[in-house]
Amino acid sequence: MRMTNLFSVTLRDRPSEADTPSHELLLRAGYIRQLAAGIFSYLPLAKRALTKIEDIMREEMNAIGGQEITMPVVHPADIWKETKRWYQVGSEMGRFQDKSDRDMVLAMTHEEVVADLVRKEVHSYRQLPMLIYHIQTKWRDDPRPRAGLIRVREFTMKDSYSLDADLEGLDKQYRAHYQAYFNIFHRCGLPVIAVKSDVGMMGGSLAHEFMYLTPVGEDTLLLCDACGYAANRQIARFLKPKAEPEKLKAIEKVATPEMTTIEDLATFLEVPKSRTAKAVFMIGLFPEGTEKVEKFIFAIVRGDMDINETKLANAVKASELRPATNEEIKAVGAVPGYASPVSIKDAMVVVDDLIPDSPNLVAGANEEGFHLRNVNAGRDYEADIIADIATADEGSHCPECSESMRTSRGVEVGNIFKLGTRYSVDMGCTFLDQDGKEQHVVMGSYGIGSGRLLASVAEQYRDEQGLILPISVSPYDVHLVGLKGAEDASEKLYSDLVEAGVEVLFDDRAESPGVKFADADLIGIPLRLTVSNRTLKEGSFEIKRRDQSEAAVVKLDAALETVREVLQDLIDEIVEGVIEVPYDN
RNA sequence: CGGGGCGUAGCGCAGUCCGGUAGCGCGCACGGUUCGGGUCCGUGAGGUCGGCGGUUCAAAUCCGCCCGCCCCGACCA
Repeated sequence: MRMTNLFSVTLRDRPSEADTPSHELLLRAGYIRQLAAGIFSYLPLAKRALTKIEDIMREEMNAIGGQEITMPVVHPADIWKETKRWYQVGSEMGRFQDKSDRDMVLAMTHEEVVADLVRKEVHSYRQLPMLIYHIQTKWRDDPRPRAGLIRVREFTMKDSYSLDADLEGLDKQYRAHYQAYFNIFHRCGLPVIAVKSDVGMMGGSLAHEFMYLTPVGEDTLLLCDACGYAANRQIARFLKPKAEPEKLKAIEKVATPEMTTIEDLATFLEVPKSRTAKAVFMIGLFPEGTEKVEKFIFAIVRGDMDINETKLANAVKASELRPATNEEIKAVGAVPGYASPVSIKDAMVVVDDLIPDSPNLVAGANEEGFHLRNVNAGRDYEADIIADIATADEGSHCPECSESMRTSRGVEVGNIFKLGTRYSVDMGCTFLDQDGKEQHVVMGSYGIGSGRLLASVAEQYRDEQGLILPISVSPYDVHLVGLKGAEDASEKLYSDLVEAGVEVLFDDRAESPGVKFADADLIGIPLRLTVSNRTLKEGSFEIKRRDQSEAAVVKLDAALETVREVLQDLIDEIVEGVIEVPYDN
């Protein structure tokens, strides 16, 4: 491709909307342009990079038996009503009516369509196991798109769906994906770790997220360097420090004027925060049929910990949680700032599993200006649910080996879910087993967003000048710079390379050397060739790796051979970076 | 949805406080110049000042409503 023909220009200044490095560079280098919040066009450079990424995905999916298909972007709402997700998913789902006023859905994922295909196509155990996938557009109307391609509303995703006769089969395909995903990320040069994660709206029994660790990420992870435990904070377990057992003391009411926070209260009463109970009030939404029922949730953790809303939602089996309003809190007989589960009504009381082992805590008196000492779960109030609902934090102790854990931010670049029969039951995906007995198809679903992956790679591989892409993802193999006075020689080198199958971006513009070098650095193709009068005197050209400062001078008649060698080096270096990550981490 | 910021030429910005009919840099076009790290000189094209309404002799500037974009939080695969 000649740059005089390339449909994009580079930008000298950082566009004001970009403040994430990958976003800035992808814009400035002319890879992407934004149409609206979270909606992008992918220009030729990005399109080529994405095609490389998607071809890697195809190879790895095909290698574990995947068959590529394409499913629709527009779905009739009926199938989403069958699985209840029409009712369960909120504003994130794109909905509209067609010309006959039928409810329609913009695809946010494809479990429903897969299940519909399966119930029509799969009837016998002889057809299982099966793995299908596609690479297709998704629409998720995220309330807050951000950071360029990291978090968008319209995006392309490779999503695959495993179909099995039983849980053993699912486990096998799940493990195959686990490894295939590492292969994909490694081939793109992206370091990732797998963490256990919440199943969220997908449902199912087990899920892993593949996380690229970067401060730009918006998920928080708990990592144990000692044993390798890794989990999204949403579900991370941790060892809770148990209190010394002591005799239960009688409740004692104390005046605590204007002490409405745990901090103030602990200081005022001169007790550690761990000797207080923190109350949080949420309204849980519970799907019942096609309706959602609201219930008041009174959640209690020890004062030195925080509530984990994901754990809480899972513990009570709510589809959504929202903070309760002051009116709702008062309606159950609690007083904000001075609330306790003693003497309240019409609330689901959920206590953290540490609370029953923490005797004689300070809790609210449900009376303005007063707290109670020596409140004990089981004696003074009954818990409806006892569960782990506290959030792990920096320094929390590892649930596996008890060492201190650290936190890190990460971008979720892929996820895998064991769905089980959650969709096949709702949509009637059955087959006959060897005994002629009807069984439900066991499903798994697995996704990688290609744009987010490209953005993560851009985030990882860059310097002050621009991108430094891994060769496997780079839109072209080499960036050929022809300087003034060397037009004939660079034209010849260009056509020789193209003829030999090398993918070349050829800067044939009438620009000054500085402009051409600056643009080459910005675009980030890992190998740059320069032909100029200077090199031509010796019948040579210059070859320079984007990640190295020194260039080598090579005879023109050895061009093809040398370029192939260096390209191979670039490929090998990525492959060398591959590390096996055990499934049971 | 809550908090904050911004919206003036393709991009980056000044002008807004204090009303008088729009400017700078880059980019773009043309001419010349230079040629190994965003050359230099000249000429030129390009703007409903996000939109609607109001105040005023007069609005980019003041007031109201709305829209859009970005950041933080809530939320989210």
